Amino acid sequence: MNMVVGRPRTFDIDKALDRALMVFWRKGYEGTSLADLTNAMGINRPSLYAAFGNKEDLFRRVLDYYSQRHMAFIGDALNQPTAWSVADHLLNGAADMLSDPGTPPGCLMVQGALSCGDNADCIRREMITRRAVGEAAIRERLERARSEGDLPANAYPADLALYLMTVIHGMSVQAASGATHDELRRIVKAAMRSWPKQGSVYQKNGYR
Amino acid sequence: MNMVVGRPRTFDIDKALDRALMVFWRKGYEGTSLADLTNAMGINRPSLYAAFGNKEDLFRRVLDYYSQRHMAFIGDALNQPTAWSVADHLLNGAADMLSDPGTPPGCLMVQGALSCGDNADCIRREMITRRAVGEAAIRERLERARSEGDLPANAYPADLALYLMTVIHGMSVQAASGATHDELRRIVKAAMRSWPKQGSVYQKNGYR
DNA sequence: TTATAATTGTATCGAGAGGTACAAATTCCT
DNA sequence: AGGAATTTGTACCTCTCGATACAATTATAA
Repeated sequence: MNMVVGRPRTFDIDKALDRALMVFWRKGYEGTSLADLTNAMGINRPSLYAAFGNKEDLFRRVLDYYSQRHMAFIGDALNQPTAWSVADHLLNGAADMLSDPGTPPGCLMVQGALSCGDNADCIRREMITRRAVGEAAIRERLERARSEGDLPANAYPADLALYLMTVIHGMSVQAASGATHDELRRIVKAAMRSWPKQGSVYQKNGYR
Repeated sequence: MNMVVGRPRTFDIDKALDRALMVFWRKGYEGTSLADLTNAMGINRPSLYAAFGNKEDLFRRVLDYYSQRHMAFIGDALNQPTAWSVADHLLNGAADMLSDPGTPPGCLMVQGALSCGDNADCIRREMITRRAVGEAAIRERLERARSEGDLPANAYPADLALYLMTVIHGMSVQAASGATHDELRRIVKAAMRSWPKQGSVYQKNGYR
């Protein structure tokens, strides 16, 4: 008993979303044309519009998909027991993701629409908001850490969260510019020097 | 005695370049249309093409203009006497420039074309090269510093230069996202914590 | 005065952008 | 079998893109 009447869809929604993600990731929102999308997704234009709405709607769906599939390391990092480990997992997780050979280099949430024309400006602001949400989550985690005595009293969670996000954004630009995974790891090492605590499981265990 | 025959130009080249810069800076290479440019520059299309070539040529001219007028702080920083002062001036100079209220927020060299369609890809690569040139200049300055005993032997100039550029790129993204000058200064303060030396004239003198 | 050389403004070009109308095709429900 | 409902593919729409043709205009040089 099929709940849906009418001719069934001949393509897989998630597979199509994944293809769309890869194109948006490489070319950005403005740089991606409808022809790019339909070619990569293997469907024609009316099917795309019927399934996802217009280009802007599709991009937001892609952003959600991207957050679930490629930014899960943030949630993992926030679940780490100590503030130091949170920062360490955050930066190393970002380094791994940004230079994953199976995906385009860099971060869609940064290079998707950093600056753009008037048409795409709402997309640009949307991603600013989403980045701010991520930063707020980090800040709240670090505030909890300080209340637990896990951070010194002279360490300000808001400043540390801002700093962490800045390093991640900087690494995104570097990755988009062709930086290797090893270079990103060196950046993480330099950045973690300023963290108010010592010792990294990544260094100790030879992680990755 | 005029050296040039023919009808004289009725607009100022540098003023037009400055107007073009502001548009490219806000909207990026792809997000800027010829109509945007001619409107902002106060000239019509054939005048633009006669004076600057096509859109791509104009953008390269704008990049040169931008480097001279808005990235001079890098040269100043590299002329500082100590490695620590170089880094300090570099980051604080970037913070000032990126949040200058007289110009669009962020850095044209980053957000001009971080990711884009096929048409603009050569522009994207051009800016990757220019950023790499800047990083190389910093690295060479730090290598000199180490040879002068100005940096500890376990400090690697290549890693430090990469780290500095990454923080600057990250601040560029933050500025483009609406970060204030004060926030950027806090980022600099956090980033300088990891530098292998102490004491900042910015902090001591209450610079800016 | 005439020829030459450059700029300016209008009007337009072909190509590609995002988005849709519409009929054929394929399924479920009665 | 015969609708009702949905997807698919082709063809097309309007709009904007970057780029130019061309004549009128304004200067210098002979």
